[in-house]
Amino acid sequence: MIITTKGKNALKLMIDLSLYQGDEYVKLKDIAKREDISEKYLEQIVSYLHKSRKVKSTRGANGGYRLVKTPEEYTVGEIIKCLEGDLAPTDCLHGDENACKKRKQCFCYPLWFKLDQAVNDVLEHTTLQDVIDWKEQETEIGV
Amino acid sequence: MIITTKGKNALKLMIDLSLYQGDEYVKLKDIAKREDISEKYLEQIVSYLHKSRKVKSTRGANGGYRLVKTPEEYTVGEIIKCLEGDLAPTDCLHGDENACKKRKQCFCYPLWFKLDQAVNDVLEHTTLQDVIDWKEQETEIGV
DNA sequence: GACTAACCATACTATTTTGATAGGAAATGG
DNA sequence: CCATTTCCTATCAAAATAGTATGGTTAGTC
Repeated sequence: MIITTKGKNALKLMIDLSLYQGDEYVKLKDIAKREDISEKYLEQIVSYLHKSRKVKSTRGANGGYRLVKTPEEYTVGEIIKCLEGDLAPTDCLHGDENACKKRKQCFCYPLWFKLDQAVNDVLEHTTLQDVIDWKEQETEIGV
Repeated sequence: MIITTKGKNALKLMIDLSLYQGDEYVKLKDIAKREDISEKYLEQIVSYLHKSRKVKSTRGANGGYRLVKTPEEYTVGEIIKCLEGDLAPTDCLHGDENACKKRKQCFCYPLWFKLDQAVNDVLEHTTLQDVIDWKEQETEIGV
């Protein structure tokens, strides 16, 4: 499984912010309720997004989180990778040399490379807004 | 990680057979040596391939394994899936309904679907022979 | 100053997956 | 009948995953 609940929940969080932030900061507690994720687990997840400045925050009453950019300006890839790290389909592709020392002799390497490209193609060319739009189109058609 | 050592080793095994089978049956022991995989671990892996009739075997002295079809007739997808099961990038896509009951309400589902398609596109359109050819092209060019 | 909510850190548990090992039964060839 | 090699079943240990639990500190609002 390339994408675990961390990545999925990060994406849900970002979508939730897109939909509900309006002009205000959104509380984790509210996101947790809507998305049915434990508040404490969300706290861990949002901290990654916060550290890499994908969301901003204020503390205290009426505090919460907001997107830094518009939903069109985030790719789902950057969000998911923020939580998951590298998304390579096998560890042969990772930067660390330990993983696959025989990389150059390996028959499979070109295949893993193509696979990785295919995955990244989707993730880098899909924005947060696209994901939201897909859903809306679906409900219009009545799927 | 979509693809673990099981799938990778299955692919290596099938490539090894393609290259070394000639008119004979190839012993696991020899494959294990060449590919640097524990013989016992290979045994487990080949049993999956055998059960789904991707390889055939004979026992005893001079026994071993052979491909059933030619390398052009295997997709890497069928080989890898034989070991890994479903390759879906998240469990939201799996057939079992337990995984994601809210599938239809979920914003992310269309994204996972696209991702899955992209992965399968590569895997279903690459044959064992393609993988072997890529390597040979590489060495010709001298990469 | 009380309350709220972000922020931070740790560490524990339960489950699953993964990679691997062990021992032996059954078939085949010579 | 004996060596070889597939075939089968179990078991194990390490790692990753998905959370939960605990217990605070800091920064804003009213």
